Amino acid sequence: MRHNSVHWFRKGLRLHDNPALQAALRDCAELYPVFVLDPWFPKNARVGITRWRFLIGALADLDCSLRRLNSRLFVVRGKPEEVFPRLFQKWKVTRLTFEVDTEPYALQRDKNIASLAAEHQVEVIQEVSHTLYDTERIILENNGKAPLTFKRMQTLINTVGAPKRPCPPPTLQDMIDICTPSSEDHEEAYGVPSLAELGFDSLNAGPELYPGGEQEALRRLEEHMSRTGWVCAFEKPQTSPNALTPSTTVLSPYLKFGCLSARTFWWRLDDVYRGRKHSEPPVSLHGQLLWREFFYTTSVGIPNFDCMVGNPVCVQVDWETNPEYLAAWREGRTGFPFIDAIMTQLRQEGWIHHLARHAVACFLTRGDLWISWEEGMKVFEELLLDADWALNAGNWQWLSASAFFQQYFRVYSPVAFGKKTDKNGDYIRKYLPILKKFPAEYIYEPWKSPRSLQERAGCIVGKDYPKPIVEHEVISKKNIQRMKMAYAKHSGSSSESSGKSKGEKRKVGSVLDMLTKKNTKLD
DNA sequence: TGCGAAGTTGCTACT
DNA sequence: CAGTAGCAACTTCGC
Repeated sequence: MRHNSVHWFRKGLRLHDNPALQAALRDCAELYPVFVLDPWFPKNARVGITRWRFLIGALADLDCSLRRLNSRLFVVRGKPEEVFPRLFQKWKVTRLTFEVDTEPYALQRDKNIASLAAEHQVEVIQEVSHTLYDTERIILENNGKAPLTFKRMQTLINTVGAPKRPCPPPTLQDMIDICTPSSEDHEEAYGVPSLAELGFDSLNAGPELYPGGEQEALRRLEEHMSRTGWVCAFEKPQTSPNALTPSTTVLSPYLKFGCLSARTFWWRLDDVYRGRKHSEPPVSLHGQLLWREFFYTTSVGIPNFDCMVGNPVCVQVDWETNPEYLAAWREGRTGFPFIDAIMTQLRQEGWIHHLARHAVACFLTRGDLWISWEEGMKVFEELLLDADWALNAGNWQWLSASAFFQQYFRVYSPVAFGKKTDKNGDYIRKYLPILKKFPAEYIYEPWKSPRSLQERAGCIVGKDYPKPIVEHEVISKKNIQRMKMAYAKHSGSSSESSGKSKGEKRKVGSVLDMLTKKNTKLD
């Protein structure tokens, strides 16, 4: 029997290492590569203009690569639950393939689509290729619980072994008996959307420093992998959060959308490392992929992962609601140039260094403003090109010392931290040109400069640039004490009822969950 | 069960 | 200038 296959692209916007796409090609007569422009995302997921632009670029690139295989991408507008039954009939579909997506919305959506497919006698094939491992496998290996430390994650991975090798992209040879029927009106009916169609004015977007797409991802990967010395010496804490050009690879947006396969990255690194002395996890580039894996795994194994309430590993903190502080933070007008420069780079370019994220996250939450990490997570979700549900929620919990990380007395200084790698404040001068003329002595704390100097610099603090909204030295000490109280309550309440509740509950929740999930796979 | 060791990535003052 | 103690003291892991 020869199939009419739909391959559904969601993440995994690539041809390389795409086992679900390969499955679509087996015994295939007609291939329909589909991306569904699901109205749920503009409505519920906070997606800002730069990430829409990235997605559009990735889709255009995908269509381009598919054309080289005598195929096309079909971008279909509508809810998946309404789109697919229509397509199944129209194209006489017998097989649907897609990559496993572990985010909550995706899990529910894919379950719905799998049962719709069954109703239409459409075979469904799902493959794991967004992560290095099947996250459920890792959790089972840990007795049904999510690992809570990186060390534990490493131990689990050592028992499971190296990740699978990536599979090659389809070739023209593979496509020899396969066709993609497309009509004259393909562009109108199934074309890649424009920013205007999505309701954005491209004039409002900053410079496109990181264009979306698989080709750009692979080019960027090779550009970095050719620097073998740099790759082997890479230690994340030694890279600079405030370099004028990124000190790390900026492959994260490409991993987020699956323009680049994590396994391809892993094994390409393995090539570079082979026979050479190299850094090790957690600081190495392999380590960075394992951090991604760690948070994907915890996000699957821990209920209510993206909120404080109902999240069993999250310390319950009496965060304050303060719209003025929150707005000042997100708009880069806290009066701390280092913080404001980072938030400006984030808004304009969609990417900031990991340690810059640490600095602003600590500042918003336990360090200074005492605002919930959930608020920060939402802002990052909107503005980051690489905003990834699991990593975003996990890292916000980490930085706010709500989970995974407990040394809340280690507080990032909004003044001192940046100075370590940028004494002259060139990064601040780049993103906050109003402060350009301040001498290095005052660039991190312009409010301390004499009035005459401010006049000479053409920037009066309190008028042209805000005064600091909090007194860091005082407030951070007070906040450490507040964290201490939150922790006292947390360990009190969790040990009180922990006889069986804490660990056991999670075990039941995740193991049963995943067994039922396994049964819904129709392969 | 209990205890010691360790934990992606703090800051300051001092040698 | 690099390295380290002191700061105050958390939780989780693993023996």
